[in-house]
Amino acid sequence: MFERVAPRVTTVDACAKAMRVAILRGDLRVGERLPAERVLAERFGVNRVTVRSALAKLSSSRLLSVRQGSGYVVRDFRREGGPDLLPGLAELAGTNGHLSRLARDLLLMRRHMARAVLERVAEEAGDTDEVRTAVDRFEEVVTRGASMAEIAEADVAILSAVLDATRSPVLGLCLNPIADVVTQMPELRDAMYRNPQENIAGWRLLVGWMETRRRDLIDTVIAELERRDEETVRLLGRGPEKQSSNER
Amino acid sequence: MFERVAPRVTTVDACAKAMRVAILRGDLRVGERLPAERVLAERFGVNRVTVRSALAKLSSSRLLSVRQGSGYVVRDFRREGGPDLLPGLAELAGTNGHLSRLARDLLLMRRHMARAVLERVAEEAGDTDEVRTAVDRFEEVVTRGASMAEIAEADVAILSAVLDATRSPVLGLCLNPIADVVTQMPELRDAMYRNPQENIAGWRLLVGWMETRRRDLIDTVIAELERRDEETVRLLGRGPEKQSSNER
DNA sequence: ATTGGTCCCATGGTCCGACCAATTTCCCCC
DNA sequence: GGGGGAAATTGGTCGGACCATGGGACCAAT
Repeated sequence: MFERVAPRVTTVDACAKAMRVAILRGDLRVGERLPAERVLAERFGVNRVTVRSALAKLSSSRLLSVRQGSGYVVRDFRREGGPDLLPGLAELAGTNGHLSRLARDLLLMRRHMARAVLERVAEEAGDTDEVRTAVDRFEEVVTRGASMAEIAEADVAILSAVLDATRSPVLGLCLNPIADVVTQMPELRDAMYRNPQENIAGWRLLVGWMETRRRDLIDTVIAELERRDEETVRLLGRGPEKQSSNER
Repeated sequence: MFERVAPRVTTVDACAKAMRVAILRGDLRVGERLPAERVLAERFGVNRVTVRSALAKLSSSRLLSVRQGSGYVVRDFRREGGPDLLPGLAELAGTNGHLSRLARDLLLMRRHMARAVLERVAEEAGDTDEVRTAVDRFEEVVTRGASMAEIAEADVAILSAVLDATRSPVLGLCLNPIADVVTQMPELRDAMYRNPQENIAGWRLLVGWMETRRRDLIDTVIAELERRDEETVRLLGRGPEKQSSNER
């Protein structure tokens, strides 16, 4: 209990969200030009500097392109956007089957990226100890009945330790955003940690593999991950459970 | 010839780059606090609004975290950053072996993500025609001896067509940034399209596979991709070629 | 010695108004 | 009808001001 309170939404974020959902929902077509900054500022009832910051956010998310003298135009986020758009997209998708389809593809991608990491670990592995202690900490967090947010945080920490073992920043930079997305989608997160004992077992399996680092055993670890992923997707497809989740 | 000229760097971008390289080079340690906006503005000799926009850019790249009243602190980009940092990192790495290591991991990740896409295509494929025409266009661009930038653009267009065939936006959102990174690293890009005929052959192989969509033949397509990737990395390891590249 | 309250200052967030620079629009003139 | 250039539009930068939050110093009560 008494976990971190959500930070107050700032004016910029409010404006940014309004425009973001308009784009993600398709209310604004690709190539369409947005109203001028001055117009947007007046319509939102905020200062031009404020709406400018919001527009900068969307531009950095590749939702908009901008040219001086020309204006802001809507880009094709399906072809140019990044994984950071997924939480917003999931929010719009609702809790029906759309979300489970989305989660299925996301976990598919995550699984294959994990395989890439394991291949690299198999070649040049560093400290297994770091990973092991991270797993221990994860188990400790689970057993003391911490919140879902804390469990997810400890889970990501293990992943970071594994990535450190690759001694290459590249894999981490590719995987970080996708790993982060999971923690920002409450329904998916709850489904993934529905039974944390399974997660612990999966991590223990990985640690065991890291002792040998046999390439021909990578499939075993990934297969176990796939089994859990499929169960997660199945849970999401049934819609949210009502009885549990006394604490998140 | 006569390709797109680089857009003039704006004041904001100049400030952003200065601070970005300071972080990526490690001149600023993780957790360290940046000088206040007002101080930075004075030091850069720009307005506070300008330096604020630059800071916002770095924040959206997860290089900084910010809290009102507290200030900006440097985050651990290796654990929280995204693939958009790779071009800047490659620029700092120089042309020695570091770059080839970086490319090796990047291509490894890209290959595994491609495998995920093929698995999804194998399940529910859409138009093969779109992909075929995109490949034709790629061949046309190559045969007319276009610039490297145009070739890369046509290459990414094929990828987009394949992603459309999955009928799922998720895979695209995960893969787009990584595909984009390649086009932003000149040395890597030149090495990848050193012999465009190979690229064409690879795409033709993929198109052929999409006719059957047999899961057991995915490995064939990926293996061919891996062969080319390894050659690319080998080229980068030898350092830049001097004689060719009459046009980029 | 510890706890809680109060104040002050540094810092980011927002606002206003103005001017600069790139782009587009459109009208005038040939 | 076409070309050219002025004018309007739009994003980029600037200066200064005020508000809201964070953090530390200081003090008072327990």
